Amino acid sequence: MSLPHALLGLLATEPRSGYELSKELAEGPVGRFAWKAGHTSVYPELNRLLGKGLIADRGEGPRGRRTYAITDAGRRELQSWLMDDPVGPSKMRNEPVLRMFLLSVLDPDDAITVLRRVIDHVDAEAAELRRARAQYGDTVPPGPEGFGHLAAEYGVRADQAVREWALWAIDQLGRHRSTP
Amino acid sequence: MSLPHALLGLLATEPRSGYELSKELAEGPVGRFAWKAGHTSVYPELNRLLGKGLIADRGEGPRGRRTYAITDAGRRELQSWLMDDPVGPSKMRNEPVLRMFLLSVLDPDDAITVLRRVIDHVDAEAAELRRARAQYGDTVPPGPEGFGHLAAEYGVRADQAVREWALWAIDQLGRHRSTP
DNA sequence: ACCCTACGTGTCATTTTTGACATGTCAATC
DNA sequence: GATTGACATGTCAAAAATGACACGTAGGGT
Repeated sequence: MSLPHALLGLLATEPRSGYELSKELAEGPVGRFAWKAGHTSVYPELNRLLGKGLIADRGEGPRGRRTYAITDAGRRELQSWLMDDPVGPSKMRNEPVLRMFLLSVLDPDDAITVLRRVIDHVDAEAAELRRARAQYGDTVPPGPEGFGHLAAEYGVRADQAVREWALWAIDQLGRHRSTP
Repeated sequence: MSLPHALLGLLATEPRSGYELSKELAEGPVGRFAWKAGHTSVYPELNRLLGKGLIADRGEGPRGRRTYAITDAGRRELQSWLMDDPVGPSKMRNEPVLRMFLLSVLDPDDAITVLRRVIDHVDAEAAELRRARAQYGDTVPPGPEGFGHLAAEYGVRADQAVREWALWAIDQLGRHRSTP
């Protein structure tokens, strides 16, 4: 149950609306690499956090839009979550990686086809992330965009690792095909 | 809902028991990097797969242990899942990465402390994976251990990416601290 | 003026996952 | 011979996530 912490983290850098939070977690780098969630989980969770006093309502905007900000209690909760508990066994769901592992059940030619597709995909994604990264200057830890900067940088590196792994796997499969 | 596919994938390389499957998904490389699950989800899911005829029961062993094997139908299901649907927006939950992103809410010194802890952790994990990897020879795609080999190789690379990202982040934070 | 799209927030039933509890077996150590 | 720990499989209530549905608004283009 890390969704509340993801929301607190996003709100810790700057106040946002439920819509913006949902978008980041559904399509943005944070959703892609760390914790994906749809708006149907976000809105109820925001109300729970509001009830616990970990976030505060900052009034209405244009279309019933409500902006939330983290409270001191919320910040304390987040900090203790980060500092206190150890780097133990954590929740993990990574569908793309699962699919890559499963590739060994296909015959080598098909597996290679899929791996090439994966490479194209991470290349496109990495290019987009690089563009995003270029927009943040060297604003890293505080500043309203430090969060996105860290995420984009991680994304580029994670994609690169996948890319190189896929190339390695293609090589292995090719080798296996020619030496039966 | 990729758990059934994870199980089919594991069973595609060699028959296993629910206990072995649970262990791999709870503590092994597949669980760590691709899809974590406890035995409480695995056993019911196995019975569902059995009901659908995607896996078959291969009789009992020592302590009521039951070994399952993938069926032809199961293999077809798995292959079409891998080949047919596109590399679209997928499920993603990665608690360690989420925590790293959130680090920007701590003050730089605390963030650096946590990052060093992360580095130690991935180093230890990578060392273990390298040991595991060494045990599989160059048996890659078929063979009973191709699966684990792919997973271990990916794990080493993913850990390496995290390691380098953490080093980069420490550098950024240090820079920020000295230039206020 | 009209239409379309993105904005914006929500509910609710169904499906999935988690965590606590339950139960028994085999092998090795003391 | 007793105890301990890993092996082995399950149930069930509670919590969380998903997907379908629902409703209204502001702005841009034609």
